[in-house]
Amino acid sequence: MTGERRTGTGRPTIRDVAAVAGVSMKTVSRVVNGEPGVSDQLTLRVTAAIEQLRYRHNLAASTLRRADGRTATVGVLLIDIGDPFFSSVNRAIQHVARARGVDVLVACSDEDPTLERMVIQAFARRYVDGLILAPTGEDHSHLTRELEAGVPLVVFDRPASIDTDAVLSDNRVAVATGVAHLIRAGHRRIAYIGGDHDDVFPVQQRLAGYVDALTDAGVEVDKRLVRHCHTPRQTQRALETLLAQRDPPTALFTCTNHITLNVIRTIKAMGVQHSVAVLGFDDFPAADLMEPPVSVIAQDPAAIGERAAEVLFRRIDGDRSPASVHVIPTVLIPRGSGEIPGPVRDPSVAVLCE
Amino acid sequence: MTGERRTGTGRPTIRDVAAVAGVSMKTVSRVVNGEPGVSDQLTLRVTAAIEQLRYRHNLAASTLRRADGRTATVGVLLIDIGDPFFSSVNRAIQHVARARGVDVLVACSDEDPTLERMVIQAFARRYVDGLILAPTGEDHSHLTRELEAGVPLVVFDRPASIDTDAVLSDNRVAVATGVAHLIRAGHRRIAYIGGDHDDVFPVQQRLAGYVDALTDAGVEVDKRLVRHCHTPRQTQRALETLLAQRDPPTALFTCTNHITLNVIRTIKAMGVQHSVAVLGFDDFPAADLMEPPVSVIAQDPAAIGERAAEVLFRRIDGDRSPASVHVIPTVLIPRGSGEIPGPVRDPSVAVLCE
DNA sequence: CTGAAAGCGCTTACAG
DNA sequence: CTGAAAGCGCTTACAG
Repeated sequence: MTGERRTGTGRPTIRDVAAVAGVSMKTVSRVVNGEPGVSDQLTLRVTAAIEQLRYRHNLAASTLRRADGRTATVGVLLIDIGDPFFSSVNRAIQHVARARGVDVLVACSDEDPTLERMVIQAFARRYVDGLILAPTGEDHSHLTRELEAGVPLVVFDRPASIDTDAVLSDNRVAVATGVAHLIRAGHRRIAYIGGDHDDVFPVQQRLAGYVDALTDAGVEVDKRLVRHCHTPRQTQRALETLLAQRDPPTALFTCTNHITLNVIRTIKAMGVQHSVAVLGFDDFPAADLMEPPVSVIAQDPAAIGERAAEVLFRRIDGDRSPASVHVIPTVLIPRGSGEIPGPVRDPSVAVLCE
Repeated sequence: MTGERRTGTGRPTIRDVAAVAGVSMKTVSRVVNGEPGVSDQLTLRVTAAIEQLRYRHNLAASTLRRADGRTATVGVLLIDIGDPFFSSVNRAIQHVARARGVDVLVACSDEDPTLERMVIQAFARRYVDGLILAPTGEDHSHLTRELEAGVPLVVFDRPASIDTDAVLSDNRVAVATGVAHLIRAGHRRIAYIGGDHDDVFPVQQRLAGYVDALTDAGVEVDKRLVRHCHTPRQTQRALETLLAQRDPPTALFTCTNHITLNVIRTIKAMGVQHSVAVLGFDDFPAADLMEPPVSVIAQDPAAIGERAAEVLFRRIDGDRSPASVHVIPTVLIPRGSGEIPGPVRDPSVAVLCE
C-alpha cells in the first residue's frame, strides 16, 4: 500500500519510482543508466524505491527513445541447431555476445528458404543490431534489404549471393587435400558418398575437391563411384553394390558427419571396416574410439563462430570497409581408417601429389 | 526524393508511410496489423507506400503501446549450448516457439549461478513473455521475482528451489534400473565413475540410484568403487587403480556422456573393453558403432524440450493451475557393453531384482 | 546537481 | 470505413 501508480501492464515504471523516491523521472533515469552527477542522497532514495517497487527497466522503451536506436540484440540463424557443427558455432557466438552484454535471438531454418525469410523478417521487426546466418537456397537478394537498412550481416558456412562478410571453410581445398591423402596411401578407386542437400554450396565444393584431387593425380573420375544416399538402407544398398562390382572402391570419402556414421555402420555390418579406407568430413566426438579410429577432415566451428561474431561487432561499431571473406583453416586428422593402404605402390604418384 | 520525413534512427515510420499514402497513421496501423475494415483502395495505397519506403514495423514500439504488453519473445537459458543434450532440448523448444510465431532468446550459464542471474536480468529487461531454464546452483530465490512479476517460468533437467513447473528425467530410477540390469548380468563389483559437477541435482540422483540398486540387491556399497574423474588422465589412473586392486570391479557405470567416452578410451587402451561391462548415462550418436557397442540409459531431450515449451505456452496463455512436475521417461538401450556377463550366476538375485 | 516538457513509433479509445 | 488526440515507458534537449 505504498500508493504508487501502476500504468499499462501493471508493472512499475520510472514514473512510479520517481513518485516513491520523491524525485523527477529524469533523476531515476540517470540512476538506472549509471549516469554521473546524481547526489548520493538521491541515488540512495532512488535505489530504495527501485528495490521496494521491484522496478524493472524497460529496455524496449529505452531503445525507442535513444538516439542510436541500438537494441543490444543480434539475430543468429542456423540451419539446424541440433547439429554439432552449428551448435558449436552458436556457442562461440554466444560467448562473444555475452562479453559485450548483447543478447542473442536464435532460430533455425531447417534448410528452408521460406522459413529463413520469415525469421529474417521477424528479426528485422525487432530491429536487431546485426545478423549472423548460414544462408539457405540460391537467392539471397531479400538480405540486401537488411544491408540497405543498415543492418550488418555476416554469413557463415556458405557464401551468399550478395556482397557481405562471410566466414567459411575452404571445403574444396580441404577435401582435395583429404582425397590426395587417400591417393598417396595407394588408393585409385575412391568412392564419394554424399547425402541430403548435396546441392548446397559447401557440399558441392566437397564434390569439386574430390574431382580436383583425382584429376590432379591423373586418376579417372568414375561417376559410378559418386553416390548419394539419403537413408541408412540406401547407404547399405549403395555400398553393397559398390563393393560387389568388378572394380570396387578401396577407399570411401564420406561427405558429412551423418553419412560417415551410416557408412561405418554398413561396412562394419559387412565386416570390411579394416580393409576399406574411410575418410569423413567433419569431426565427431567418438571418432577416435571406432574400430579402426576414423580419420576426418575437421572444420573449426568454434573459430568460425568467434570470427563471425567479431566481424559482426566490428561492423556494428562502425566498420565500413569493403565486405571480406574469412577462410577458417580445416585440418586433416589421420586416425587410422584413412590410412588403410590401397593397392597401388607407385612412388611417382607420391611425387604427383606432392 | 519522395519527400518523406525520416525521424529518429532515419528509418521510415508509420507517419512516413501515412504521409506518402495520404492516409492517417491509424489506417497504416490497421493495414500493418491485418485489422479488418480498410477499403481496398486505401489498403493498396498503404501497401504501395510501405513497399516504396521499405517500411519495417517496429515491434518494440508496438509492444510498448499494446494493452497486453506481450513481446512474443521467450528466453531460454541452457547450461551448455554445445552439449548434445541441451542442443536437442533447444531444438525442440525452437520448433514449438516458431510454430507460435514467438522468437527465442538463447543464452548459456556454463554452470555459473552469477551468470545465470545476469542473463535472467537481461531477459527481464526485455520483458520476455516466459522463461525456460536449466537452473544452476542451490539458491533459486532470485527467480521468485520473475514469478511474482507474472513471468511464467519452466525449469528442466533440474528442479528449482522455488515453486514452478519442472520437466525432468527421473535420474535416480533410471540409474537404479540400469545398475540392476548389471547386477542381473552377474555383476556385484560395480564401479560408479562420476566427473565434474557431481554436486548438481541430477548427478547426485544418479549416485543415489546406483546406491539404491546395490542396496535393493543386498550388495554392499564399496566407497572405493565410487570415483570422480575430471580429466582423461584422472580417468586413466582411476581405472588402472581400480582394475589392479585385489577385488576389482567387473562393471562400470559412467555418469555422463563425456565420462563414458573417457572411460571407453581408457579401457580400450588397456585392452579390457570386452571383459569389463560398461553402462553409460545419456546416449550419443556413435554408441552403436563402438567395439563393443555401448549400452546406455538414454534421456529424451526432444520430449523434454517440447514439453517444457508446451507447459510454458500454456502458462503464457493464462493457465493458473498449481505448478507441476513432468517426468519424461528414460530408456535403457542394451547394445552389448552393458550385457557383458559378470562372475555371479545366482538365479536368486534375478528374483531379487525383479 | 536536478527537473519540466517534448517526443521516440506505435496503438488505444474515441468520434465521426 | 477513417482519423485526430492521447499516451505506452523511456530519453533528449534544454533550462535552471
